Amino acid sequence: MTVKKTSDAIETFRRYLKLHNHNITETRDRIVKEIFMMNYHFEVADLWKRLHGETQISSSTVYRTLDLLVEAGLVKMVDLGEAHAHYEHIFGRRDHDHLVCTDCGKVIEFPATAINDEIEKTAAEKEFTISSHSIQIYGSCRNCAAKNKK
Amino acid sequence: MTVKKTSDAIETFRRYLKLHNHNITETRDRIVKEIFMMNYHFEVADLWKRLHGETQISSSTVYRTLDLLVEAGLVKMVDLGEAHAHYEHIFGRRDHDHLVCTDCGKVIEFPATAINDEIEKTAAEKEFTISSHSIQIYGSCRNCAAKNKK
DNA sequence: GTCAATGCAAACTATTTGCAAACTG
DNA sequence: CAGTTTGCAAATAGTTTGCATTGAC
Repeated sequence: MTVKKTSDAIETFRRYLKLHNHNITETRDRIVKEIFMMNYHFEVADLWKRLHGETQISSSTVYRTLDLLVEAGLVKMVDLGEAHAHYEHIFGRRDHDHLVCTDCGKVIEFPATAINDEIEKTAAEKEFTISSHSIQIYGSCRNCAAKNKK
Repeated sequence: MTVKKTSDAIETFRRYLKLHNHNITETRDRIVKEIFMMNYHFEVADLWKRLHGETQISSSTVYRTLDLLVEAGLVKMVDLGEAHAHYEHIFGRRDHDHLVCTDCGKVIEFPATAINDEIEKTAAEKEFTISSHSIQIYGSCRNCAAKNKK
């Protein structure tokens, strides 16, 4: 299942590269593979550490490849309220937003539909053409809220 | 009107400082005054430039004072999708979010109520206690969308 | 007089860039 | 072979921090 998805992602990325006159390289394949085998959300430093295998991959390359993956629509940058960027793979996933627990770091997803509708309504009123949006909701998850009360 | 609001803001900040065992200083007064006389949204570098008057105020102090103002609830950090932070003064203003035009940089505000309701509904479903949220909606304003079509 | 605030310079951190060497098609 | 990608080291930029000096109460 995951393996299937990973190879689909690699395939899709390769098509994107070919279409845009970029080369298909082993390094790029490895990065995509690693991303799709990781946790859903990840940070660049983690990804980079995991790529420390036989051959070294430099962080510049990781950043450059992430840019390509974002362009290709396989990966999305998410702001979890920290100084460094987080990413998530969105290949084959429906649109969603996140509740971020600032106590334990847990990220809860929820479908973006209802909020999207509201946002689109507002934009229409202001004659604004949306190209993208991002929402961050910070607070405490059930467990942490309970702990905090004590 | 603006002058009144500025002096109210200074007054409120002074109360906050006193309450938290911080000193009231001329530097802090000057910073608040400048913020409330500026554009609604601003970046640190702009604020800092404007403070280049008789006496120099260091950027560290500007940052430190902004932190205090955020704690005091007079100022809010807003993410306009750039590398550096933006701030806005929220003293006496109702809750709102922003539509950010990525072509001309224009920021359009809209009341946050409808979206807030949606967000709260979602949070309740997931038993999540919200402490804050931020929304950024990027796209093109009416003018720029028209220009882009050409 | 005591503790907080300030300015300065240095540190930090995530990310980006320039360039020579290595690889892809 | 031409053009792209990579790794490395250096640059960048916004923000933070340590510390000696100055200022508030």
